[in-house]
Amino acid sequence: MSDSGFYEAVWDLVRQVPRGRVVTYGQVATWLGSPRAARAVGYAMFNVKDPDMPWHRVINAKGEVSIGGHLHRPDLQRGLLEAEGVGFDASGRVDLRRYGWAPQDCPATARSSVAKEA
DNA sequence: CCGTTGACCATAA
DNA sequence: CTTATGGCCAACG
Repeated sequence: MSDSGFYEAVWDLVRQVPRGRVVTYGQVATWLGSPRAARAVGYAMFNVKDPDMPWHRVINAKGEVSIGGHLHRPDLQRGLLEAEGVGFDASGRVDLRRYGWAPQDCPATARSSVAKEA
């Protein structure tokens, strides 16, 4: 493993995302050590080969499905998320405050948020 | 080593 | 709200 490193790291993190939870590309990139490598994260999702890869739990910073016009359909991703209990906004957006998940063993996860959501 | 690409992010107008 | 621009990162030929 760790062939390309980054890819494996992304996939590994995505695999750790619990059901009914979502993460943004930027967050994943941040946990990997590069808060600006969100694009590389998306690239990893595109090159993913694992059938068990919950890529549908990875969305953009706006809490929306990014795909839009690719192999997979945003409709599919949304369906998968809804099936996991993730609620979508009328505009097709997700509440990152509620469904946004973060790894427990990550140093960069230390953000003074949380503990203040209704 | 350089150029291209990509499921991004943030800011400005 | 949409559109445009810049940046930043990583993999591939």
